[in-house]
Amino acid sequence: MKDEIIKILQKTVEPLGIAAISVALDFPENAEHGDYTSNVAMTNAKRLGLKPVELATKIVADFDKLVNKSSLKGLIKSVAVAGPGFINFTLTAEAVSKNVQEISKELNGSEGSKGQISNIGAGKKVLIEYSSPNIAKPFTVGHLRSTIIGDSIARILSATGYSVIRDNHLGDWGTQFGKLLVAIEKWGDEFGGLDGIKKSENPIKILVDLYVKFHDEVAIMEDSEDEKLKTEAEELVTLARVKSKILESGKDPIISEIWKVCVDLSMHEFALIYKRLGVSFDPKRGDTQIGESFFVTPYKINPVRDALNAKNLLKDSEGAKVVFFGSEDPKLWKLPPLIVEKSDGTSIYATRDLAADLYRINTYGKGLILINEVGAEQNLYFKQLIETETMLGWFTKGQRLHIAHGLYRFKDGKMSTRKGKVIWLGDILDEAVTRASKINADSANDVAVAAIKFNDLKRDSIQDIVFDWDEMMNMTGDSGPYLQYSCVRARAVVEKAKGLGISADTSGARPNIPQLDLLERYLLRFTHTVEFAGASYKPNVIANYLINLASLFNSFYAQVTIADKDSVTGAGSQDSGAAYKVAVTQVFADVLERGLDLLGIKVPEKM
RNA sequence: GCCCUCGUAGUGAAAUGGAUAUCACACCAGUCUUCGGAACUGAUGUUGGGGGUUCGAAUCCCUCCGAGGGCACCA
Repeated sequence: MKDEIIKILQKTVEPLGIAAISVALDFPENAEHGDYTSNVAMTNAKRLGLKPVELATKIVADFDKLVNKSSLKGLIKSVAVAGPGFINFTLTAEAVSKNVQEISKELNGSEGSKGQISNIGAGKKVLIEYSSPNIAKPFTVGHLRSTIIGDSIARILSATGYSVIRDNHLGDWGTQFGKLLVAIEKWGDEFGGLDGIKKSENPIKILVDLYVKFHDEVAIMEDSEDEKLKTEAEELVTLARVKSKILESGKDPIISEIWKVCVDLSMHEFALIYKRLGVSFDPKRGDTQIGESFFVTPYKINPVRDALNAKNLLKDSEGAKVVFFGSEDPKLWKLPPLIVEKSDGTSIYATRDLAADLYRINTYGKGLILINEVGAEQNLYFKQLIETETMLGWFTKGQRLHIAHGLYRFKDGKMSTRKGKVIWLGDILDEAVTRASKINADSANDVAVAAIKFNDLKRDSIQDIVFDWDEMMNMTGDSGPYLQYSCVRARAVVEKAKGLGISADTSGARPNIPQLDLLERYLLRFTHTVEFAGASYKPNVIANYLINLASLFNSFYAQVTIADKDSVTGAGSQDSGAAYKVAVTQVFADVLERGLDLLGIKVPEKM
């Protein structure tokens, strides 16, 4: 219906010399301003030498004539000029009601397209890389953000018609492994060597402790007055580089074996966490979990070097190979240079990322939209990477994106694995489940996960989050559990009504209360909200919508009696429209459940 | 030093350049003999400072202040 109004409005303003493409409808914030609003008069008045209100009045008059000849006849209650020159469109209650039912039908639609909310992404393929934890390092709240936000964006894009590939790009390579290898060799015996670590209760914890120990010991030695110790620190760091190089060469079976054990242990750990979070990378759906190590073979790296050389982009600088942006003269840099090959000839993350992206283009086709959901601290790096890939002609503008999120911080600073200053995700989940089960034991895990996810997704993701247990575990107000509860309650009310012989039906009387008008009109925004969230890659748009929706429903619910026994038998006077109320409650529950699903939040059967 | 991001009630957040800046928590005053009260109604209180662009600015531009992040072989 919105599209039809736009079409007629376009026809109305065309004779005035206003481009059809500039005509759009907004949702007014204030309900008194109707269902849709247009600012076309204000944006064009000056150019046409008219006052905005005059122009708007003329448009309204012409619009009325056209509407009466269209299929919209009788569905628009009023078209009015308001304020500085807005044109406000108000639908009739019948039109709103009809549209609400259509949303419900779409959500419960035919099996094949069930839950499909829009098809704006039809025919487009998008690969989204997110989560990407590092092997042998803790899965922390830091990775949590990428996992939650990335998963939600994937769900939203999928629901709006995109073909979506989820890619968990595991950090299973790099110099960090050299450090770990040295640490295992030097101090691993305390834990019974590699076998002992494998068999221990929490092997990852030990590996991380060893990694932290490496940094601690090196720092202590570097700070000491003893020259001998200082030299030893240097030697340890060098040794780590050497180990990492040997690993990359694949020539030492023992080192490669240790690496393999670490990868397996970590993958096992990650799988458990993803299961708890309700996040999945499913090969059957086309998802992948390919680690960086997959891209270090010459077979994958060489084509990248060739492509860079073909465009003459690869330059020597201080022993390493780099890409310059704009100029080699530091004063004229558009961006600082990007190191693509280290001076010892081994790969660096940029090399592996380039190889990965080339592989993706070759696998999924050149039209692929490629998104990395990664922390904002890597902004500069992604600018460099995307710029390089654009120069290579791999992507056009808007096809290669970095979606950045702010980081979790403590009140007194950044988290750091190296300094052992982290909060493990497992601990957070445990704490959340403990708190949730105090309120409701049956669905404690669902509720706990909802609290954690919603606390993240309700914000614009670029904002930093100061870690706070109470904030994170919030289960009242604008929280995940509150929305879960609202949905469960609405479902229960519908069930109860059914038991009393009232089923959802909008053909009968419609209660004439303002709270219902507001609720129905807000339900109509669902499709647009999801599309907008997808187009801007912002799950928080949906989170906010759901909070407002639940609030409107509660206001409505407080005003009516839906399934009171008296009302069924006719004893009560407030029974008119009971079937209609049930129908709206049902649509509310459907929309809420679908919306929560887009945020990766599951609604339990009972709460 | 250079570059990027963010500054909105006491707190945490929202707002496609649009109309009276929205929501939650907290605080205050109320409602209802609870169809699922994790409810509802009302009150108090907010765009860091200063310029500019615009019919219209929390939003865009400049500048100052504050916070965070990044800047060569970590990812």
